[in-house]
Order: sequence, then C-alpha cells, then structure tokens
Amino acid sequence: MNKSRNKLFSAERNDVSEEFRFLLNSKSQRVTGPRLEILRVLKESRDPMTISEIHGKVKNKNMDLATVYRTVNLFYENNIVCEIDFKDEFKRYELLYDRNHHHHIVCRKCRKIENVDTCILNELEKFLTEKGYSEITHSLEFFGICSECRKN
Amino acid sequence: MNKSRNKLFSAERNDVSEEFRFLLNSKSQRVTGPRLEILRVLKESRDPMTISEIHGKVKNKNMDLATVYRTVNLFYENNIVCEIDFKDEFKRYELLYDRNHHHHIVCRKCRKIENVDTCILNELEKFLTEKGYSEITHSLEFFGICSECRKN
DNA sequence: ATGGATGCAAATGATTTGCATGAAG
DNA sequence: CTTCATGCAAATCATTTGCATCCAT
Repeated sequence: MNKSRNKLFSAERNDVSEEFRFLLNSKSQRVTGPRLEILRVLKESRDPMTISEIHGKVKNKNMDLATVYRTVNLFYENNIVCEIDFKDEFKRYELLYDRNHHHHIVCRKCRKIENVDTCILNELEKFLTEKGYSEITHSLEFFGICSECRKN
Repeated sequence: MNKSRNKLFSAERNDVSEEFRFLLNSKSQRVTGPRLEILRVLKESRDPMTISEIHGKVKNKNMDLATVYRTVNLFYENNIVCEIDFKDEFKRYELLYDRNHHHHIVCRKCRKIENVDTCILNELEKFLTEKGYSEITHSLEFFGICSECRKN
C-alpha cells in the first residue's frame, strides 16, 4: 500500500483526524491517539476548556490526567492552543489554528462566555514596536454582569 | 489619652500608615500590623508582586505566608489590589488605590515589566454595554521581546 | 531499532483550612 | 467583651515527574 492510497483511505474514514495529522506533522510532532483525541475534544468545544474538562470529554477513559497536561502543554508550546486566564483557579485552553484571534467576555455571576471579535489593539502594538519591542502578543479579557443575571 | 490625640500622634510618626488606616476604615476592615505592613510593601514596589515576593519584603519575619495569602485576598475582594496574570506560575498583585488604571508589557525573555498607560478600550466597553453587560472590567497584558534581549 | 509518548504511582509545591491565642473595635 | 485576625501545623489539590512499557517513525 503506497503513501497516497493510505492517505486517501484515512481521509475517507475521518476527514477531521486527517486535518489533525497534517497539523501535528507541520509542527514535527508525533501523531498519537491521545493527541488526536484531545484535538477533537478542543475542536468540538464552543468555549475555552480547563484541563479537567478536556479529560472528562475524551472517549478513552483510560487516558491519564498527566497525559492531558503533557499534551496540552505541548500544544501550547507549539502555538496550537492559547491559554486564557479568567481569574478563577483554572487555566483554560482554546484551539488557535483555523480560528480568528478574538477575546472573551465572561459574566462574573453565571460565568457565561461570549466571544468578542473586534480587535482594536493594532495601534497599541505599533506604539510598543516603536518602543523597541518585537514579537508582540497580548491577552485581553473582559468581565461584566450579563443582562439575565442583572434581572435577578 | 483620647481618640483624636492618638490619631494625631500616629500621623506625626507615619503619614503613610495614616493613609492606609483611612483606606482600611473606608472598606470597614480592621487595621492591623500585618495589613499596614503589606500595604507598605506593595506601595513601595515598582512592579506587581507575587505572594512570596511580598512575604520576602515584609519587615516582621514572623509573619506567616498564610497571613499574606489571606490579607492579599481580602485586599483583592475589596478592590484595594488588582490581580495580574503574566502567564507564569504565579499571580501578581498591584495596589489599585492612588494609581491610574494601566496595563503592562512583559519581555518574554528577561521578564522585565513596563507600564502601558494608554487605554483605548472605552469603545469596546461601550459595545459590550450595548450588548447588555454592566459593571464591565477588563484585563490586558502584552508580551514581547525587549530591545536588549533582541541584541543577544 | 530507537527515541519519544503514555499510564501509573508518587512527589511537589502553591494555596487553604482548623484551631488556639491574641488583638481590634 | 466579643468579633475577627494571626501563627502554626496540617490538609488539600492542581500540576509535575520517574519509571517501565508501548508505540510511532
């Protein structure tokens, strides 16, 4: 069985996992069951997830928590996920690839999360470039009380 | 010794501690040695501090780490300090009162911290108000490589 | 074949908590 | 004098690590 046939066969069975294979290959990282599975869980989530939320959603119930930690950290170092701090005790992770850069607003009461797509920070980053900084990134999160919570 | 004489006496000895007394009173929180001392340490710091940095700077070497945790959390709940996430393992705290709202840029290599005073987020907050959110706050941190680190 | 990934168990380390005592209002 | 803050010690809990085994390349 030659390479192209093999690839075709995989793609027929599961387009998404093929997508993840390309992603991991492009970062020179090995393609393994746990990695594909964690990518699937992250891709299917509407919101950024904590480590234990990810662990709770994986199908293979033998997957160790330590594996989730190690895998997500690997993804973080390879810019596959970003890390988000919502000022509670847990870090959250969100798939970066195939998504546009965006921020969030979190209701301080019900913890509902919505995306904020606008990004007006280019000017600020330009200012920091002029100050001598390079490779600038930023993190921005909003907090507030949503309209439903205000009614109560 | 009546109350006003006592107050005057304290003020003569230490203006700053008088300032802190007012602050704590205004939040209906008791004025204690550890609280005044931690406020002093935070006030004297140029940069946001971790819990253990604060603990290392207090003069009273008997002060327990647990006291620092409890005190800083109290300050956080009473909006006396804000909490800042620089994406390392420690949370950092910075005095809010008597300071203008500002953000930071952190060099990813040497971890140098500088303030970023500009705040152009009012438009975004207006947008979120129209979406139904109230009491909106935000957190914004920048990361980059500073000019000295780039030379190496 | 071989280096890297995983599961398991144990260690680590930051943060929290129970309790007795002491201080603040 | 009553409530609350503190020091001390112990507990908790998220995260990391060592190691033997297994798997991807």
